[in-house]
Amino acid sequence: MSGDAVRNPGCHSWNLTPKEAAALQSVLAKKVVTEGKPGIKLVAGVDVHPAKETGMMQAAICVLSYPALELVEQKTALAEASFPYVPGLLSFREGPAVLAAFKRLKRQPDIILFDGHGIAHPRRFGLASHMGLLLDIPAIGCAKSRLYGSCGEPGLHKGNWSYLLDGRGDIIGGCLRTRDNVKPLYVSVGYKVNLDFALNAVLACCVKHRQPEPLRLAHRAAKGKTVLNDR
DNA sequence: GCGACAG
DNA sequence: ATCTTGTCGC
Repeated sequence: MSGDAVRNPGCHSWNLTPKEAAALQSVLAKKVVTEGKPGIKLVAGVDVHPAKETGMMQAAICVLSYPALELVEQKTALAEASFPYVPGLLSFREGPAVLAAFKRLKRQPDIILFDGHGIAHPRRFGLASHMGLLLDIPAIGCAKSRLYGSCGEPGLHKGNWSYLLDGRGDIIGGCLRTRDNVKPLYVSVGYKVNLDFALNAVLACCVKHRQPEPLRLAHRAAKGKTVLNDR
């Protein structure tokens, strides 16, 4: 792996091979802070959508007040899809667009929800951990399906959850029911936040749907639907 | 060697 | 993620 990538992890024009990217994750994972209970006035949701034939990735960030959950700012940005989708290396594909969108943001959120995992990852460095570290903002991984680890089926009611454990039995996240009788979400520490705090924050953002409100809005915005003017 | 595999 | 109609449920 090139030393440049380690010294300048914010540079996403890494022309890394998947193997080099994985090695970089193992190095950067040591910098991830896995505790914190940030005061939340603003919560953001981030999602990325692959544009049809353009080979571009469109990222959207929606910043909401907390706990009222009213949209206060939205920004989008395009970046080239310069890395393929490889399970475990999602941040190398979506990261550039995410960082570009953040540069346009005026209000800095106190915590960010990502559509993917945090430390519930083979090298403990999923999208939420990677972005949280680079931005130095508390982050939570909020994935729709499992990538790594195992857990029991949580109870069927909203708020029920079970631990997600790695091969050694260490806690790497929680499988959280965010609505009665719907598939659970996989919540994990991304950066500078405790698991229990993350679980409660995600739950507080789930008003009426399976997905927390910031991610729902970001999902729509990334697909092009305007939920609020970008400027 | 055979599965599993965020979006 | 994407390909895709009707259908079940609040």
